[in-house]
Amino acid sequence: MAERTSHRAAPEHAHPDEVPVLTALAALADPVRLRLVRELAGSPEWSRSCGSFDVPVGKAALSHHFAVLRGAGLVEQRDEGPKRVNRLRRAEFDARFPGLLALVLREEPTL
Amino acid sequence: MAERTSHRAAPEHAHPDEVPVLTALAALADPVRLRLVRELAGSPEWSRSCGSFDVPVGKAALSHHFAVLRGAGLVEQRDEGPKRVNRLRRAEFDARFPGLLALVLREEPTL
DNA sequence: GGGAGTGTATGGTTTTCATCGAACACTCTG
DNA sequence: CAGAGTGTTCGATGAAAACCATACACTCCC
Repeated sequence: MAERTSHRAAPEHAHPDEVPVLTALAALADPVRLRLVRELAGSPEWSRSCGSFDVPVGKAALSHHFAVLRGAGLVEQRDEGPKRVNRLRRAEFDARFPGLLALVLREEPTL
Repeated sequence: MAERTSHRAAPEHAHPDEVPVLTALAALADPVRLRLVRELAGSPEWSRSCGSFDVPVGKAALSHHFAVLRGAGLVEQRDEGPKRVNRLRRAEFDARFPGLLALVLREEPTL
């Protein structure tokens, strides 16, 4: 049967349109996640796997943070071989919360 | 000596320009504080005392929330008789974080 | 199929934060 | 000056969230 290439459970995504403001703000109000979003914004889409980010937390915590970002409609993930690659949902998120992404991205990275 | 009319310690304010993004986001990522900001935005400046807000918390918690809002450069307070009246720092905050205030204000109040 | 690489799930610890009750400080009014 | 009204401070409590170590699931390559 020519099905999907992956037998792994697809990660649950929330579309920005269904995301409450509080959720979006809470997702961004964390140093680690803010760092992830910024680093992701500086990379081409689907180019970064979860483990490729320079954050001072273990794998488990990292996985949790990505779940929060998915739940806030900030990132999209896709399985690519053994890795799970990421994309920042610029357009969709910006349509829902205009300017918010630009706001956190144009900030001093030294924080 | 024609000094100040109040012998009370003036509340410590942070100017939006010295506020990190994380602090601003964290301040807004709370249901009670979000409510305070929204309600304040719908009232004339200096017209609302701290106790005049319809939030389901006691005095102590309320006082704490206002301290957080001050620390994020979101509200300014002034002593007026026995009361402490508030003002939303629209212009200053918007200059520092363009669009953020508009974002949380134009949202569904039912949250 | 075995093993390395990658991410998730689980269980438990620690930290952070919102909250409350009570005590205190200040202002005005009677 | 006594008392009511308003807001802050303090200490303690409870809930939420971040974190880690371990164990597990899946994919690829030898």
